[in-house]
Amino acid sequence: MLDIKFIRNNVELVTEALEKRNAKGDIDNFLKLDKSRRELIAKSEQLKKTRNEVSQEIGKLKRAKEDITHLTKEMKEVGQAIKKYDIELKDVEERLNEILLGIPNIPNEDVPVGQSEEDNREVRRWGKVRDFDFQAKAHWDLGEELGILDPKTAAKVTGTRFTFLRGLGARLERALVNFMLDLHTTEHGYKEVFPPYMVHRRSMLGTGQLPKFEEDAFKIQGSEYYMIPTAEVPVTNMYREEILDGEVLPIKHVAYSACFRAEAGSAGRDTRGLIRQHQFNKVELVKFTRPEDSYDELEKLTNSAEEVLKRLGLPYRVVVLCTGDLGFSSAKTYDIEVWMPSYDDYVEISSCSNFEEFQARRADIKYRPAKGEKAIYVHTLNGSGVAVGRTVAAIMENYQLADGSIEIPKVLVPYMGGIERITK
RNA sequence: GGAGAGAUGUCCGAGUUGGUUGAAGGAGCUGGUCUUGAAAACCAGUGAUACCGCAAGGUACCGGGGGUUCGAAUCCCUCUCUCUCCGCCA
Repeated sequence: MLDIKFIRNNVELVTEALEKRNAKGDIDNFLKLDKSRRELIAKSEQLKKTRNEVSQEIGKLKRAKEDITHLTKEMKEVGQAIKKYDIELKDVEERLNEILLGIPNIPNEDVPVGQSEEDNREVRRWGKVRDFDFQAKAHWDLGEELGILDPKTAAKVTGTRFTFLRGLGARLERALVNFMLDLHTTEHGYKEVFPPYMVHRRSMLGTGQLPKFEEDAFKIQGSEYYMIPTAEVPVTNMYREEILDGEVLPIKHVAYSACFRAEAGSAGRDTRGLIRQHQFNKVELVKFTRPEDSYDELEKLTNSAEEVLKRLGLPYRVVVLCTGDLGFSSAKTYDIEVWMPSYDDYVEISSCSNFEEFQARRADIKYRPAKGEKAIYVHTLNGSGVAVGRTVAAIMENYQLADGSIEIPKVLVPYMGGIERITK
């Protein structure tokens, strides 16, 4: 959410930012509502002032046993006028808020301007893409042959876009989760949390998943709860409506969680394999920082996520998303894309964003720079560190051998109980 | 899920015959006196809030929302959360 005053004073800048994002925002209507909001507040508060004064007077007169009926009668009318203004005000504020919640964040200046994914800019590459001297297979074929990926049974039990992991497949998933958590907690200084997988509506609003993207989320029928689409939601909302001590910043959390995404619009793409599932595991990195540090922290966070792929020996590249591809709440995002032989391309495996104060304002997360100073909004950041299912897919494909078996990356062997290969 | 108790300022904690209580008292914090220094004691100050306004100033805020009233922290309704007991369960 942007600051009302900021929009009011920077109409051109905001309009321009919306255009760059191919987004719409009803700025004209916003300005009208903003104006009438302030007028209504002034009127209502003026009347409240007289009401407060006269009511006190009434108290005094009453104790002196004097007649007050003419005053109470008058105040009754004032009371009704106040009520009228307040009802009107509430309506205006609701409409204003609706517009405000629908306006995306303003991209940082150094974000490349562009229409779509095509215009994202590659920042760096790491690792050498392997040249196979045999016909490399897709992970879904390998998985079925090895008996470690079982979407058929999942379809029987639940439905499409779910997968049973079996045997060493399940073990590999678990090993990756532990490897990633260990790396981030022991070497990158993140504090581990394990969050609830369901959150209420207010939390979804806080991080910006709602109200615009209702159909992407799974909602629990008969309750107010949503299945989390990412641990970002519960972890960022941990500090909702709090004023943090400046000394505790930056706060860095790492959280493993399952993630649930309905993504109603995406049917038809990536129908095979682990790339696009309704439920997947992810290790998420979340930071709360001082505004002046947030872009440094974004670089570090991205590096922390990259380190996972480096240690696993998976080739990847980092791209900075252009304005047209940037997520709703983000001011700047790096995607980390891992090399996926079956796609003959890089596939997103992590998305690292600085939301600046966009989420903090929605969720009301502030900090006090120094004792006695006014509290201001923190900057929030997060990124996958990294998506586990896609990592399994990437390992299977990049580490496959000619006989259809899969080598386990060295760093994972201890987490696999010493197992070095997955074979039939 | 059933029965009961509660939610007040940075913290603890008064305040239910509605009015001068933005809120007693204490702690903490800040400054001062005293002291070689510190502690203790004493004195003084202290809404780390939001909104409107150029400002002066004003309004709101005693868990959230709604109601009664000229006026509500105080009365009524409702929701959320916490605690105790019972039930159920991993």
